[in-house]
Amino acid sequence: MIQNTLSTDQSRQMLKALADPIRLEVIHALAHGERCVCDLTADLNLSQSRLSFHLRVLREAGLLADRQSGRWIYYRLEPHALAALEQWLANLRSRCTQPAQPCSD
Amino acid sequence: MIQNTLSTDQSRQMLKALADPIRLEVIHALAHGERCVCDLTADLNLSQSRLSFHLRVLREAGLLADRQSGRWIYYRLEPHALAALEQWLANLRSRCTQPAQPCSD
DNA sequence: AAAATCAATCAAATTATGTTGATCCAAACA
DNA sequence: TGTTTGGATCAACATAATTTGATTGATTTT
Repeated sequence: MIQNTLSTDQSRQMLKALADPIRLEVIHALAHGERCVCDLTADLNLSQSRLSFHLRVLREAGLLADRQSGRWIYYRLEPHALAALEQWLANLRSRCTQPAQPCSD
Repeated sequence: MIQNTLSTDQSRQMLKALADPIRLEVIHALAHGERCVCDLTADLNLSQSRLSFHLRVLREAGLLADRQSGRWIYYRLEPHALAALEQWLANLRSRCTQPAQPCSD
C-alpha cells in the first residue's frame, strides 16, 4: 500500500516501472477506468504473457491494483502512487536546491 | 537543455537515470554544489570508470551539467531537470484521474 | 464431465545495462 | 620535453531485464 512517504527503494521501483514505453502505454490505457487483461492485450496489441509481465512490474511497483471477477482480472490505476512519487521527487529536489555550502575558508 | 515540457522519451530517460542507487548517491553528493570527478570518486568510493559511466547517464538524461577547469571536470545538478520531471509526472497524473468513462450501457 | 477461455508462471533465448581493467588524450607540473 | 594526473572511452565480461512459446490452474460454457 502506498503511503505518505515512499522509501528510496519504493521510489526507485516506481521510477524503473515508469521508464518503459509499454508500461506507459498500459497506464494510459487505464487512465479512464479499469480494464480486464484480455481487453488490454487487444488495445495494446501485445501477447498475453508479455502484457502479463508488464502488468506485474507495474503492480509490484504499486502503480496498479487488480481484482478478479469471474474468470476476468481487472486492472486499475492506484491513484495515490503517482502523487506519492511526485512528492518524493519534490522532496529530493528541495534537498538539491539548498544554498551552496557555507563559505569554507 | 531542459525546457518547460519534456517529451515522453526525455522523461523516460530521466526516470531510468534516477532509478539507480549509485546515481541517486551522485545526486545527493552534488546537492550542495558542484564537485570534480576526482572528489566524487573519493566521496562515493567508486572506481573512476564506473563513476564516469554513471555521470554520463545522468548528464545525457539532462540531470547534470559539467564544466572543465584546468584538468578537472566539475559536475553540478541541472536545477530545472527535476522540476520538469515533476511537472511531467503531474501532467500524467492529471490525465489519469479523469472521471471514469460515461456510463456505457 | 469435457471443452474452451482467461491469465499467471516457467524455462529458454535474447537484449540491455553495468562492471572491470586497459588505453588514450589533454592539462599541468617538473 | 618528459612525467604525472584527471577523466573519458573501449572491449570483454557479468548481470539484469525482456521476450517467446509452452504449460498450468481457475472459471465458465456446453
